[in-house]
Amino acid sequence: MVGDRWSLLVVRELLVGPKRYSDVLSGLDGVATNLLAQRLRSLEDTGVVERRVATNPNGIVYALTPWGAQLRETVEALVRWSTPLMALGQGDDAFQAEWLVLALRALLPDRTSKRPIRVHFAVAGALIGLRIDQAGTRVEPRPTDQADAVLDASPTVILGLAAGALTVEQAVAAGSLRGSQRSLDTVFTSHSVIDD
Amino acid sequence: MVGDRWSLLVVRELLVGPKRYSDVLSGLDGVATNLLAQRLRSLEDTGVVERRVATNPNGIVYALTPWGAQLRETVEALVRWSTPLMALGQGDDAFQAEWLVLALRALLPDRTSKRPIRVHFAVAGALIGLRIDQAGTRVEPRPTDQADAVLDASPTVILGLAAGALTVEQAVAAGSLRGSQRSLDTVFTSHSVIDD
DNA sequence: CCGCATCCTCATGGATACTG
DNA sequence: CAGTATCCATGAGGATGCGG
Repeated sequence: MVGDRWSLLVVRELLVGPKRYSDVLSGLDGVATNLLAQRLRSLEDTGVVERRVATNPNGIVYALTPWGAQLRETVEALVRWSTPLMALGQGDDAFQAEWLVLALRALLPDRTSKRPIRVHFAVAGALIGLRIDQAGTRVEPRPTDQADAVLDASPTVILGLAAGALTVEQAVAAGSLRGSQRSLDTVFTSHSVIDD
Repeated sequence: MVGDRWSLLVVRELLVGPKRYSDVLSGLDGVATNLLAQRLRSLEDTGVVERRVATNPNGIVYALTPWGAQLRETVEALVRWSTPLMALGQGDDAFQAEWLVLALRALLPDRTSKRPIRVHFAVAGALIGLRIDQAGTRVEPRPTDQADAVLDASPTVILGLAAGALTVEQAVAAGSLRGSQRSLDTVFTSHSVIDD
């Protein structure tokens, strides 16, 4: 059901949130439109994906069913497994800021904090939001309000940090990471620091 | 690296333990021999699989590298995700007793017990062993010594039990599960029962 | 036997153009 | 925007061969 080519990548796209056809397409570099249509119908037939026709605008969005959403564990496991490859960074790697929504959630430990903290990642010309509160760690496609800290870095560096393959000190020394030490600590160090 | 057809299934086979070419082949119903050879070489090139030439007999075994073995989390996530399908049991489902080594480990909670207990599953004409001790829950292709309990059931029933989709009472009432109530409790109920 | 390599056929995927 | 239709290239499946 999810072993066909592109299928699990479609799921990955929808794990960020419901999307329209063209948005799924743009997240999947190289997929043929006919194949995407075929995969979406297949995933719909097997109950992984749900096709919704929006009422007000003429829009069709695809979303994961509750069962399909349970593939998050699988995809996150793959994200964690592949971090050594991401850290390597082959020359032809593609990148979209939105992908961090999934990756960071998979890589960062699920911290909680009584006082909610908000961090914005400025990367590849886009902003994504990270929120840590009582409910745990949540990553969102768009930041909703003021940030307590802002991190500005290349994707590779951020992933390297999250994976623990790179230390904050190394990244700062290399000039590849901007943002105050306080900001960095807020995200990447121990819970006591976050909650202080 | 593991998205090609059959690749992750090869990994699944090797997660049980190192295997020879022909054994991997027989675990993968429908794969062409040339494809298997190609995939194994590909997995070897990318550092997921290791090819070992045994010294004493003329044998070649394939094994997962440490990094490749970390795909266990991914495969186990898929096992858990797909239990509703396994419980459904399509008519053309194939089954090999050895597959339970992976499935049970993914499905059963990782219990520990001071006094080691050994359970044998008699299924599809073969025996597999389950051991619970201080180190946790371990499943092995072959039982090594005397069992404290023996479960004799159809694969579907065992999976249903492990997944929690079926209760012990239902299975016994349906006559599809043999073995003493004590034996069943030993495996499927709370830790306190196991350790009593 | 085991561990593949070769050959052939056909299903599947990829690229592009096109349409309601 | 949300796909469909078409055509071509690639990869999968199946049978077979062959050396160790």
